[in-house]
Amino acid sequence: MAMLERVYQPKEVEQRWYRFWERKGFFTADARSNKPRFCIVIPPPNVTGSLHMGHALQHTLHDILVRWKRMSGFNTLWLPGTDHASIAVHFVLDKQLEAKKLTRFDLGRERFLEMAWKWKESSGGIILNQMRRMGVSCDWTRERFTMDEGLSRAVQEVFIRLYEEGLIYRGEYIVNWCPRCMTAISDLEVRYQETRGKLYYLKYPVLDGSEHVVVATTRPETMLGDTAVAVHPEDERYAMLVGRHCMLPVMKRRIPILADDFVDREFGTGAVKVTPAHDPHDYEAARRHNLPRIAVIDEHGRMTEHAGSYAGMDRFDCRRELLAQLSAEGYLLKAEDYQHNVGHCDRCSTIIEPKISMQWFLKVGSLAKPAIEAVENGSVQFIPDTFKKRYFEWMYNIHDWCISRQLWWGHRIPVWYCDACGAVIVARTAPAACLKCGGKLREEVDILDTWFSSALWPFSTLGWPDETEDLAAFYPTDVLITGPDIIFFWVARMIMMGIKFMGDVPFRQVHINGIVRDAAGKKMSKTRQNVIEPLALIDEYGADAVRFTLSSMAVPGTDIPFSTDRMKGYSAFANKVWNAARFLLLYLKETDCPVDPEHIDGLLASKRDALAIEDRWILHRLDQVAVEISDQLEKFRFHEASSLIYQFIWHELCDWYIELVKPSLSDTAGGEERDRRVRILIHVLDYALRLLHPFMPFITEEIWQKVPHSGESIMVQEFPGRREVRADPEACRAMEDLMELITAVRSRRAELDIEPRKHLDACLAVSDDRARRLLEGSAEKIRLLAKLGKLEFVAAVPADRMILRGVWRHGEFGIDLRGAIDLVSERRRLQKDLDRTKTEVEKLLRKIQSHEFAQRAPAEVVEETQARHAELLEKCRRLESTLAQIPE
RNA sequence: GGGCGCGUAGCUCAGCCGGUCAGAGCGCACGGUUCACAUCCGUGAGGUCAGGGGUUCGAGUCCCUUCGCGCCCA
Repeated sequence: MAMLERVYQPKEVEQRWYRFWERKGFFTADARSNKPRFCIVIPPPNVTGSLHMGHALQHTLHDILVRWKRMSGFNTLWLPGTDHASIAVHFVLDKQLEAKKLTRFDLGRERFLEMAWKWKESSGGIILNQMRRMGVSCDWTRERFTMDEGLSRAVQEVFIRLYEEGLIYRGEYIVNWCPRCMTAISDLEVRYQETRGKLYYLKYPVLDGSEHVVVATTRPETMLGDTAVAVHPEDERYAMLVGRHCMLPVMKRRIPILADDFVDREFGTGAVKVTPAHDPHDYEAARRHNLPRIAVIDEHGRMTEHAGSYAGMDRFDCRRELLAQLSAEGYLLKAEDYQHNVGHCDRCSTIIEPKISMQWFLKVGSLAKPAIEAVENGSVQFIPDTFKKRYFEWMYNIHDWCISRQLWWGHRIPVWYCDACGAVIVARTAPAACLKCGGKLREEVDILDTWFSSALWPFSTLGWPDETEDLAAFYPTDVLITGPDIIFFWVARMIMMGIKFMGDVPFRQVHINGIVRDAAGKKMSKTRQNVIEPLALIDEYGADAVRFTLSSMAVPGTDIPFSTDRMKGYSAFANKVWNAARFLLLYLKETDCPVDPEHIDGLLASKRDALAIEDRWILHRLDQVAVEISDQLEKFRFHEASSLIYQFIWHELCDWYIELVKPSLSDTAGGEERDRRVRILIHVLDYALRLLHPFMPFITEEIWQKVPHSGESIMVQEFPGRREVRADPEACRAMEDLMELITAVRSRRAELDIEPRKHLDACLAVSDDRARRLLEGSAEKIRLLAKLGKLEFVAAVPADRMILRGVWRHGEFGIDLRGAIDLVSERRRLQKDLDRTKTEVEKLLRKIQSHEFAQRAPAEVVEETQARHAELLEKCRRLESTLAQIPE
């Protein structure tokens, strides 16, 4: 038979199997299959991205589900792809251009786009290949990119339909402007950062009088564009001033003092300056009061010609110099330290400048309504459930979505303007001339927000707007797995668009995964230098270990403190599995062949009694664990599922089953017995590997291919499920007795420091008949694992000071010491056990004697409690008698 | 300011519908190399489940409150 190396080497194995799977087409879904289907679309990573721990986690969870479902008989599609990430790509290319002292405007739109496509072709696929290293089983034949021809058509179609319904409009509004990216961004793309700044108190003289009004601001440079001062209508301090005017310092402009309840009386002095062109609240106030709007900062963040002598100056330089002037002229009263939140561009961290401009908006109110209902009525379910609150909160307060961007890389808005007659034409193909007056047309230069196309992802990737087979077969998808940070950006918008254009939600369940942090629980960041690179981990420990670690810590709704130590433990686990297989292979003969599960079930049905307890037990446990794993995965409880297979393989299969069957596999063991056991072992290993496969795909394939098997790959074998014939509670109890007994003997030996090699004789008194018979059948194994010499079954353990007595569930055992033992510590140990047991007995007794308990607790619980009480009482009795026999 | 979550062994965390739930991994201590594995085997120590109050026959588990940490929104 094939031999394995002593230590598992993931590196050699992983890439080989991945190529094999892909070549064989195992990842490819079949739209015409009549199997039940299971479909997930990937949250498309940015085309600029490289694999980080967040991806590693998400892709692991995706792949576990997908492999599990595929093995469970589903026609499974995991659809991969990337999104075009307008701002991120611009950022990358801007950096390249900057090195040549150029901007995109020097290059022009066309040449810039050529450069972008070239960059995408050469570097855009990096993350997809990195994903392959993780072992992801996604269907690469269906890979999509948001700027593919088909997806672009979907975007255009959606835009046009929404426009025709009047849900998209163009309008002037104050938007978040990034002066570096030179584009508007949506509210969601602004990151607020706590910043230490100053609150400046400026004195504006009131005209026609000697008083003045003091306003407080964090952005003094905007005062150049002030067109009013506002106070709260019920603020008595300022009631006298309302309706009068003051003089704007520096600009020497006459501006009104007005009352509006948007003013917060507690803030600063209670009087605020109003700069409609540079503050969203002021903008709204200006509309209400018909105030003029004066833009003093331009799209580059520089002061405009309306800023008087500061025209052309950078906004922050202006602040400094203006403050000097205000101070010199006596208008700056004071400057206080002030903590406040300053909006930064999510992508490039430049401070956002609110700016009035013409933008395209989507009215989301009518789209949000059914999307809210879908979550309320459970058509879409969040896991964990708590995230739906966040969803609702945002959806109930939803604002129109600014969908235009002043960038080039992306989907161009399909609109043309006729300057001659003012017509606005929205069309699928470029019109030659104005439909109304035949005039020359000017194409809209703006593109759409990247999230606009991402929102269509669950159906645009399946072929929409065409009515494709894939669309019919796979929409709606089953599950979306994603991070908490993009619930609004993406999840909510997909639900809205899915309902709008497909008439059904895009997915039934949304699993929100946690964030991967460092071992100390800190967020990973470049500045903190605590970033862990998944690829480096894979190189060192193998993808299986990385996957298993992430899965084992993936508690729904909880962040993951990634610990390299813990991962080392799981790479040891991989090695453990490897060695279990290695053990089997050492004993296999050429004639040993694959075993089908029906054969094993047949054995159980026809000659259960001929099987050893451990055989019956391991088959029972295998069945149980298989069902439990599926249950847990159904509930997205990846950590429980991982723990189940880990505990089963290591602490049941390896620690007990393999140890117990060792003797019967050796050369001297009989033929039929040996063959039967080998068959069971082959089967158990086969099934255990299948259970482990979704978590550790590579090592399980490698091993599975080397032990007797039928089929091309483990990844297309059936995932084990319930097999009633294997349920065997009796064997289970007997095995528990056996394990408890052996552990008890080992424990006594260790405590008394008995030489490990010394095989002492022992005797065993078992009170329960059935248990005794079963244990008698396993006497040899007990001797072996407990390292005993002779083992006698007796009615009672003889009272002899040289016999160390031990108590266990079904009786007593005695170890013939005939050597030095430490009676003092033995007494102490027994006494401690007795004390503990007594406490527990008393606790239970109080419970049982309580009338309320007897009356109100369910009968089952009462019975259980009584049984336990009896058992512990018996244990007490035995402990006391044992103690009595140990000399003082 | 509004909302949500967390506090369990030395560390990082599980503990689902209140009743065998006081657990895992790592770490620590002691003992082990005749061949599946030292990435191993065996044994063991360790916790007022953050503090206080309540509901209940019964509370890490449900409610209230205090303290200490996070996150989201404005």
